[in-house]
Parts: sequence; C-alpha cells; structure tokens
Amino acid sequence: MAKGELTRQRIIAAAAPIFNQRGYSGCSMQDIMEATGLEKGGLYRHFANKEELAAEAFRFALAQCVKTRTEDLENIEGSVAKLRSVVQRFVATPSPMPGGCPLFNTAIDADDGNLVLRELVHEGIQAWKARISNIVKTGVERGEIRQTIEPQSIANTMISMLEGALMISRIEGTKKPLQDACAMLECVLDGIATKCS
Amino acid sequence: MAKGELTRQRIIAAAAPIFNQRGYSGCSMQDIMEATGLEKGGLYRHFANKEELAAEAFRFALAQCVKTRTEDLENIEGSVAKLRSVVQRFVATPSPMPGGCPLFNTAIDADDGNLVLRELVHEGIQAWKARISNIVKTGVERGEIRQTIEPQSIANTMISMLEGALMISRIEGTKKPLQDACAMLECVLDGIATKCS
DNA sequence: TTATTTAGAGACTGTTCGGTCTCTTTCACA
DNA sequence: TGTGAAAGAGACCGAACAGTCTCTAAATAA
Repeated sequence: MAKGELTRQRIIAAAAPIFNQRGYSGCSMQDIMEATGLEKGGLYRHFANKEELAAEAFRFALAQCVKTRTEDLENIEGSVAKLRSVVQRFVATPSPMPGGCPLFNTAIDADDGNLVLRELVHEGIQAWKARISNIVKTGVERGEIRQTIEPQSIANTMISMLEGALMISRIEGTKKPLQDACAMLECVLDGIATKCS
Repeated sequence: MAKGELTRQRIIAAAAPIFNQRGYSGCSMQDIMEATGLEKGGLYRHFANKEELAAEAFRFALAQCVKTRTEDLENIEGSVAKLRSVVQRFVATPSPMPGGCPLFNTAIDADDGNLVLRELVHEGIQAWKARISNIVKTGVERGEIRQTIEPQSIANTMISMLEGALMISRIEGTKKPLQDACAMLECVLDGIATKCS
C-alpha cells in the first residue's frame, strides 16, 4: 500500500502548482510527466483522468493555503486581534502556492463547464467565510464586537478586499494594493470593536 | 476596404465573449469558426494568429466594460457623488461582457507567458486607477475631499473591493457580496468627504 | 525464497490543435 | 460590363492532445 500512495501524493504535490499557474486547459499531462519524472502509464495508474488529478491538485493547493493562513491563530487573544492577524498574514504571505490564490484562479478557470472544480471552489469559499464569520460571532458574544455587526458582511468585505488587492498586486508587481487593503481593513476592524478601551 | 474591415470587427465581437468565458487556451479557433460561421481561411485572412485575435478581443471586451462604466459620468456633480456612482453602477451592472470582468479573467489567464496580453491587462488596470484617482484629485482641489486622502490608495481600495466582490458573487450566484462591498465603499466615501454639509 | 500482486514504462490510437496554401467567389472600380 | 484585387472556402500539415494497453520490473506476503 505504501509505495503507491506515496507516489500518488508526490504527483498531486507536483501537479498543484502547475495547474494553479497555467489553469486546467493550459496544463497538459505531458507537463505533469516532466514535473514528476513519470511516464504516461505511471500517472494513469493513480488517476482515472486529467479531471480527477486536477481536482486532487486543487484540494491540495487549497489545503496548503488554508494551513498557512490559520495555523497558530487560536493562540491569539481577542476576536478583533484574530481578524487583524488574518489580514496581516494574508498581506505578508499572499499565497504559499505558486501562481496565487487557488480559489481565485480556479474560480475563473472553471467558470465554464467542469462542475467538479466549480463545486470545490464554492465549498472553499464557503469554508473561508465560515471561518471568518465564526470569529466575528464569537466576538459579538463576548462583547468585543458591536452587536449590530453582521458577521457574513464582515467576511464578505474582508475576503473581497484581500483577494481583489492580491490580484492587482500581482498584475502590478507591487505590494502597494495589498498594503492599502490592509490599512483599510484595519480601519474597518477598529470600527466594529465595542467603543471601550 | 469596407467589407474586410467589417468582417474583422464582426470576428472580434464574436470572439470576445468566448475568450472571456473560456480563456485563451480553453478557446479554440474551431470555436471562433462556429461562432462566426467562417472557415479557417476566412479567419486567418484577418489575423496573423490566435494570439493577435485574442489581443484584439480583449481590447474590445475591455472597451465595452469601460464604456458602460464611464458614460454620462461627467454629468454628475461633485467628486464624491461621481465616485459613489462608479460603485453603484458596478454593482448594478458588474460586467456587460459575458464571463465577467475581462481584466480579471485575462490577468489570471495570461499569468504565465503571453506577454502581449499581460501588458494589455496592466495598461487596463493603470487606466482604471488613473480614472478614479483623477476624480479624487479634482475633489481635493475643489475642497470636496480631505487633503490627507491619497488618491492612489482610494483607487486601489475601490478596485480591489469591487473586483473581489464580483468574483465571490459569481461563485456564489448571489449579489450579496457586491452589495456588502457597495455598503462598505459608501461608508469609506462618506469618510473622505470634508466634514461640512 | 518463491508466488502474487502492484507499480511503472512506453509504444500506440484517434482526435483536435494552430496554422498554411491553393483555388474559387465576390467585390469595387473603371 | 469587364478586370484586377480582395475575401473566403476548405483540403491539408505536423505537432500536441488525452487516454489505452501490454509487458516488464519491483515490492509485498507467504
């Protein structure tokens, strides 16, 4: 069991950045062969077709991003501080996966057809929003965040802002848009905290 | 002269939404043939290769978007009102071109290689930022917007927020993220106006 | 060590890709 | 209405595509 599963994981890890950078139709099985050093037979032993490999690669890429964005977050005290940390971390390390945010790339890439990838993207976005709005909810319950704040809206705002800024930063080759987004979001986070200090 | 140029424009108009939806490598010349009713020879008479057609299609798509976002804007009085109108219009009509914002789609699509498209995207973003920051500058000069406001940062914030929200709205199939973005940006715009009313 | 299963190599298939080239038709102008 | 130029049809090309199949090599279990 060991050998095969190991190879499978190695293929996924090698394929993830390539799919993320070039997109589904911009990346051929030949590219994966070169990246892994395997031949056709070696690849198709582990995956039924290109779509299945792409789906696994996306899952892997997303998991990597989620990991670097959420690890050690529970050690931070205070809901607003947690949210601030999410923002700052995103600006400091926009994407651990070459090619930018897998969610965004795949969302655009799989916009026509490819229902499997579309669904995975949708789940990924929902999970991200849930993570943020849960922090907000907890903050409201603890009295750290004003009760009039709607958690879903905060999640939407933060994710929209960060992802949009990431895109522009990548096009321009400057961190400026990301830094502007960070400043703006910190301002927003200041505004949602209960006014006692 | 008339006939040929007319056909060329017809091809570009037909190709634009297809490239915008499926991406450069996800769209074949066969697709363009079917969309235009022309054969290979008919297409390649007007374009040297696929890349040239894609570049023209992108230019067309972008121009369409810019047009619906800027027309009649000069009739609106007041810099802040102008900016507010930009935001509201974007939320009401996110993209006149099927497949979403050409800038975003092409940015991700042409991320590896394809220097021509990359450069066009970069120019497009710069132009958009210039349009917004010019409104802000005028507002500062006229005393409608506080002098401490940096026009480039406002432009970055607005574009990041709107594009990010557009993306999430498309994934979810809801307008909620766009509406949240609109509310947030209106709040920001309230804050940059000089405090006299 | 031996028997059996699993992993991988690599030749092969049919299709589709972008692009070329020649020949016919249509147009514009005199 | 006749003539040269422009526009388009469509057969054709080699390369690259996703995917299959058979056969060998390696790992595993007895």
